Amino acid sequence: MFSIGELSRRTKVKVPTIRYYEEMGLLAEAERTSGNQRRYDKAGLERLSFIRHARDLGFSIEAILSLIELQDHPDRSCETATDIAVSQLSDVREKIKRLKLLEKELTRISKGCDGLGVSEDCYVLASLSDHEHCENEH
Amino acid sequence: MFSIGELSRRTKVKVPTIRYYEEMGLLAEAERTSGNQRRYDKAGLERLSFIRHARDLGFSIEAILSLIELQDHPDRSCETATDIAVSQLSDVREKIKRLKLLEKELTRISKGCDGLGVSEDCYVLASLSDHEHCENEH
DNA sequence: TCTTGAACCTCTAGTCACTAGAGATTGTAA
DNA sequence: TTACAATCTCTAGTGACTAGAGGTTCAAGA
Repeated sequence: MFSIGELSRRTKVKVPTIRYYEEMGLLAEAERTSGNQRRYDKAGLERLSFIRHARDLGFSIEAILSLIELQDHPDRSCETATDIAVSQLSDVREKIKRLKLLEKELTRISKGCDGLGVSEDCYVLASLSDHEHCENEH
Repeated sequence: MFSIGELSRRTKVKVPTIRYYEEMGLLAEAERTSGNQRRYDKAGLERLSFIRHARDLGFSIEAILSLIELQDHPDRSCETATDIAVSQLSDVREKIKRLKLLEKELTRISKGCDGLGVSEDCYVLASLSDHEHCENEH
C-alpha cells in the first residue's frame, strides 16, 4: 500500500488530478488510513495507468468512463470498445486534416514579410483581415 | 449601422460571442441606440472578421489582442506580427506531429479486434492498459 | 397609433479537464 | 518528541465560450 504522492510519482499523474479522477468516478474511492489519507495498491496503480494512457490518446473522461464500465462487465465489451477507439481515431484524423490546412495558410502568411523591406502594410495583418486571400477553406 | 444580430449573420460569429469579445477588449465598445442596443458599422464588421479569421487559425484571444494593438500602432508592427504568426505556426506543427503519433497507435489498437473471432480479452482495453505495447512515444 | 413578437439587454452559472491556493491535519524520520 | 513534508478538504480560477432567466426595445403589420 502506498500514498497518493507515491502513486503520482509512479504514474506521472499529478496529485490533484488523481483526486479529481476519483471525484469523477474514474477511480474507485481509495482506502483510507486512520488519519484519512488515501492508500493505493497494484490494482489502483493499473487503473490509473490505463486512464493516463487513454487521456494521452485524447479520449475524453466520458469515453474513459465507458471503457471502464466495459472492463468491469466484459461480456460483449470488445465491439463497443472498438467502436469507441474507432470514433476517437476519426476525431484525430479530422483534427490532423484541419491543422494541415492551417499550417499551409500560416506558412503562407508568415513568409509574406520575410526578407523584404516592404513593411508599410503588414502582410500578416492584411492576411488575417481578409479571408479571401486564403487558398483553401478552413 | 446595423444590429448585433445582423453582424452575427454577416460574420458567422454568434451573438453572445460578440458580446464576449467586447468584454475581453477585442472589440471596441459599440455605439448604442437610445434604447441601449448595440449598433455597428463597417469598421466593426471588419474588425470582427479579422478576429474570427485569427480564431479560426487557432490564435488565442491574448495573441489577437497583441495583433490588434499592433494594428492600432503600425510602427514596426510587421516584425512582431510575423513573430506571433511564426510562433502560432510552430504550435500547429507540434500538434500535427503529436496527433500523427496518436493516429498511428489508435489505428493499431482499432485493428486489433477487427474480423477476428477472438474476443475473450479485448485488445483495445488491453492496449490501453499497457503502454509498453506502443510502438512510439506519445 | 397600437400591438405583437422577435431580437435585444444584463447577469449568473455551466462546460471540460484540470490547476492553484488557503488553512488545517497527518505521517515519518531524526 | 519534534519538525516539516505530505496529506486533507474546500473554493475559485483557467480559456473560450454557451445556456438560461427575466426583463426591455425595435420594427412591421393592422
